[in-house]
Amino acid sequence: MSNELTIGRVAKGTGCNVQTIRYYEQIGLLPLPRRSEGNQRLYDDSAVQKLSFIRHARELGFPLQAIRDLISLADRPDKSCEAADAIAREQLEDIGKRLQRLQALRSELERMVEQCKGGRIADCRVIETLGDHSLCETDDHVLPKVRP
Amino acid sequence: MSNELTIGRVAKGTGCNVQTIRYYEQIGLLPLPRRSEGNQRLYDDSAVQKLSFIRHARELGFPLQAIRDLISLADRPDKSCEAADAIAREQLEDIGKRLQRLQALRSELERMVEQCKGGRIADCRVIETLGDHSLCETDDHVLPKVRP
DNA sequence: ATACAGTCTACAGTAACTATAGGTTCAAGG
DNA sequence: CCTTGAACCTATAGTTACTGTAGACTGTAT
Repeated sequence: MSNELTIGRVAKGTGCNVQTIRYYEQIGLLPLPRRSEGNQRLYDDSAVQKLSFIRHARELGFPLQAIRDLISLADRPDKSCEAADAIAREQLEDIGKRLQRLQALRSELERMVEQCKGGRIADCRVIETLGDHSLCETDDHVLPKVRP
Repeated sequence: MSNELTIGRVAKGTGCNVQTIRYYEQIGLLPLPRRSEGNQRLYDDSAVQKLSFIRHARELGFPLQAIRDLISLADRPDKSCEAADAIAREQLEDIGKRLQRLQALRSELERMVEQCKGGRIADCRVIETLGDHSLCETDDHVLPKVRP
């Protein structure tokens, strides 16, 4: 069977919300879908696939531009996949950094929550701890260039 | 010594960039600093401390609103610290989720990069893998195969 | 037949910055 | 003292990736 889905069902299926799907279409990331008699979007499996790809990549932390690049690479399957590989590698490196930082920060937060047990703010370490850089294991903010 | 710093020095010291400091001031997160004769901002240690707190919290993933809340809590040190604790706990939970997902995604990316070794895109799994949800360990958006 | 959930377009708003233009201030070198 | 160039100032616009709203239309379940 043709298995065409309305935008709402696609949204549910992919965990993406309806406006976001329309947004992706608008910026040219998703192809224009066919429309019903009443002008409603109807998606086939390939569109769902593509959206899954996009969402998945977004969750991996790829910016839309990188995703756009990957898609356009995919449309020229004769080329070497070096470029796609490079994008993935770059992203991988970034993810490694983010993981490390998140882990360090989690233990810090855990300690904070542990220390703050129904006391008063005067004795509460949450705020103090957050102001104190010496307790932080990641030493990458002595110099600028944050924002990954 | 009075130890007053220009905005640029504060920026370097905290890893925050100059515009961002002005932005924080503009949205009322940082107090108005005193100015030099020539109208340039001059910061004392307490401002640097506060900015450190903000940056640190941002790195922990706190949104500016949560930070605003924490700051206003800190200004009423007689209250119970339950509220601050709640904010931290909430954030901690969120970080846990992000960690899990990032870890899952990293192994996926690693596999992708591994499989894509100088081949052609036709044989390259980077794009395919990113479209394939079955390989993903987080299953929070599963497709409803047929209409319920 | 009607209710009502889902969809449509168009546009405004959000978070958290980042960049630009066009001017002023400050510290160092000649 | 004068100049030069980096750092600073304000104001405004742009960025990314969405999210929300208004007001009208469609599709379907009862």
